Amino acid sequence: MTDRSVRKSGAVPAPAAPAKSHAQRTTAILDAARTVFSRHGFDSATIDGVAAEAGIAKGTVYLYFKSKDDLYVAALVRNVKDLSQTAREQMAAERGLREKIAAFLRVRVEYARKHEDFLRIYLAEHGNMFVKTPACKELQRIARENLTHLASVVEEAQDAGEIRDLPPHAIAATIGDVARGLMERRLLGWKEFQAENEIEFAISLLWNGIAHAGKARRKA
Amino acid sequence: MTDRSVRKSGAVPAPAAPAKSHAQRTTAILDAARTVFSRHGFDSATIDGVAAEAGIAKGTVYLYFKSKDDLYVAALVRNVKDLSQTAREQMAAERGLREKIAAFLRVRVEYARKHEDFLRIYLAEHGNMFVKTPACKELQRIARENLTHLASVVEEAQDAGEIRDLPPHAIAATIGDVARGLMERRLLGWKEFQAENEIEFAISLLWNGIAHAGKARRKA
Amino acid sequence: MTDRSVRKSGAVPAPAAPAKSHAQRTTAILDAARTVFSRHGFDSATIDGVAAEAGIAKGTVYLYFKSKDDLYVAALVRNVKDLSQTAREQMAAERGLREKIAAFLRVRVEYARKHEDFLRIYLAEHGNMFVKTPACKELQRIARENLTHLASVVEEAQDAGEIRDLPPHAIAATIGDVARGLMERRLLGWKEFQAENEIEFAISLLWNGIAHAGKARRKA
Amino acid sequence: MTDRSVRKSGAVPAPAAPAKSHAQRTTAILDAARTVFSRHGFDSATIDGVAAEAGIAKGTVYLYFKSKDDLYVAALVRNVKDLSQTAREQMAAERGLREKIAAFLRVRVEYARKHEDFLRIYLAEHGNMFVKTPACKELQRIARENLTHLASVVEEAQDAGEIRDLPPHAIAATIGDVARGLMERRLLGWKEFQAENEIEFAISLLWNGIAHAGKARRKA
DNA sequence: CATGAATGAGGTTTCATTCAT
DNA sequence: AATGAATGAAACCTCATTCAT
Repeated sequence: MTDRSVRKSGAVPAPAAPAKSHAQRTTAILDAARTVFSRHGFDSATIDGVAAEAGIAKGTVYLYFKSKDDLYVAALVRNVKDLSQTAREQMAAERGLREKIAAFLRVRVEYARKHEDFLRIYLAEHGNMFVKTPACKELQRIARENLTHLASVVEEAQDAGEIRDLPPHAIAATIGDVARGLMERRLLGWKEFQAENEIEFAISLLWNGIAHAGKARRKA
Repeated sequence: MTDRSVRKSGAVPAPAAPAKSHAQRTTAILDAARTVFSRHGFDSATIDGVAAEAGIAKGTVYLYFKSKDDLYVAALVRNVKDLSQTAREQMAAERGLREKIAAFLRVRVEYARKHEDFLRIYLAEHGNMFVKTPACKELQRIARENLTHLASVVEEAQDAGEIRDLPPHAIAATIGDVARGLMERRLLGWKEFQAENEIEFAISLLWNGIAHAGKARRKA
Repeated sequence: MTDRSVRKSGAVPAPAAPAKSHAQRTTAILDAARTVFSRHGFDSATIDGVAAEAGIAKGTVYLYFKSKDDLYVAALVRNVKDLSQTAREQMAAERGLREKIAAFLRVRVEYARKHEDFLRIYLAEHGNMFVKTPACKELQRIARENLTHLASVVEEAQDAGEIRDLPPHAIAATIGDVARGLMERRLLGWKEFQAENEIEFAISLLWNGIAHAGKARRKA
Repeated sequence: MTDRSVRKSGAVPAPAAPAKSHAQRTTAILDAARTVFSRHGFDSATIDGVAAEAGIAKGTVYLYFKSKDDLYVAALVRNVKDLSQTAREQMAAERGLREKIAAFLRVRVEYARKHEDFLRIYLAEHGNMFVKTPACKELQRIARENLTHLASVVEEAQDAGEIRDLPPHAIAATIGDVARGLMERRLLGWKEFQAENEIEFAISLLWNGIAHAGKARRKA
């Protein structure tokens, strides 16, 4: 009718994608995000890249996630929670601190194998904690909570006289360090720095490190 | 820096900063880079920011460094080499593996205290190893070399019968993990996860972990 | 509107709004459009916003209006025509130019009170006439026609010797200016610039301005 | 040296423009902005368009103005202040309210002729006051201040017995309305609604409207 | 008829890098 | 050698419009 012709806007939309459920789309985008972020890192990754990886249009991503940050955090948190949950369950299923620690390590190393992409962004985010406002306070909270939980497990064992009298939180932190090291070496493929059986090696070293002198080698 | 209000008239004679040698300038820029990169991370840091921090003009930075990447790597490598060198010297000065490991840890924790900015970018870069073409193969090379050196030290001790028969490279890697953990906790200020005397705690745990059953507590 | 939480299962039977006729829907959308456009202006207003305000889906808007422009113009024209029509009727009902002008002003000020949202977009569009291809030639046509009609009324009075010999079109335009000013001040709430009885004030000023010297204060 | 190859960033910059002083550049950009904004309106105008009009690169605009908003306001305020200033001076130079009002009108109509582009965005911004958070509180402040000043001039004349006892602020507002109307008609080229001598017409109408019955036609 | 998920053009803004002075 | 104005590629995000259901 009238024109208001200056408007340069839209047009040419919507060949329409093969419909998927909301949940499926969300998952597909998160998977794509994990892949792309793990390939380039947060800053260098592009939403276009994620969209392409997911086989959808750029705008569609924004129907599911408010912002690039939001997407990043979601991609990260999904697996972090899963990992934490699994680890706690496996630990709870074991009797004795040694076995619980072994479970802690085992779950993480397993996860590192099965979710390499996740691991990459997880480790990157961990390192970035020190140089920028964390993309994700949530993540730090979870990490800390995991260590706290591990510390409480250690403390119980200590009360039961299973191990030497060392500060449980520091022990937990060290176990965390070692676990991370195992995951990293897997990712890097630094074969010479991986023991034949990495978990056995780590648990043995840790256990001897914290056990009572006499009991230390019972199982070693 | 120079007066922005004197816009109109061209070329104020220039207050002329006390002339500096090429090396001094280079150092000043590297220091500024370290500060700025550690504050924002690589991507978010700007060359403008580095120049401002160094008190020079943006263009000048490019007279000393080819690109932003170049500058980043240079800022990183300088301290990494310094740290590695110091650690080796301190270890060489000690007799006995236990003391050498203690030296390894001590130097790193010391460095963490004295060069917090460096530590931040170092840890960040470490994490970014997993998500992008390494900013710096050089860095990885050095890290690997350090572990290899530590492994050789461990191996000698093993040959001398000082410790149990565990894979020396894996031991070295674990010591590295623990050292990094100590540095990180310092930076984060997670007090509850830091032992009273963190180095004593770590060396004790590690040593018991790797020593012979009988000898383990000789010095503990 | 509908429940967003029931995402998984397809097609909830639909609560079905009380069916509306095409005309009713159209009106509802136009009302919503007026509200939304008046809140944000044309460019910043969104079709989503209009749909939400109307309580319907975005796509539905396009069943009733070809485009955003189309909708905007329709929302505007509806009230403009109404206002013009009312004004002419009220003027026709009066005897004497002074009373006809008073009616012209009165209708507009009334309308400003009753249809604030419309007034906002009307005034905005008026201003935008000068900076873009008119959203609506139609609108300009109507505005011009209104002035032309007013001018003819003035001319008749002039022929009848009611007022001085001044160019009737210019008089009409000036009356239009004053009317717009009254409406604007109402909207802005600039109390100090509004006379106690704004219409009396304006008609008095205008009438003295155009009346014969002798007759001017007859009714003032 | 190293690569960090993912970085897609810069390159290909700076053919360098024929150097200009800061002030010259600023003026050139403001002129370009005025032209472009007056052609498309704020929202539809693009920074690219402004840059092209100014014959510079897009990024350069941002060296001189913080944002699109900033640029718009600057382009507007520059002339608004100029206009206000000129008007006050011309009014101050006249004796008698009638002449002062004539000066007020004259300066505006002159400005409308000489700065058509400015006038377009000014009128547009005026209209947009009603539909969005004003791009420029500053502008409203100035507009109001101008009216207040005019009102004080009117009041003085009133105290001196020059005119009838009508609310001075309302008179000032009405004079403003009429002035704006004159400017608008000039821009639109609605010849039939412009009196032969528009200013004489307007001042005559206004003066008769506000003057004492007897004195009104002294000069008419 | 109604819906709303999907699309992708397009705009603003940032910043590494260059080069004339 | 030093400067810093200028450049323009590139990224995030929005939203009018379409169309399969």
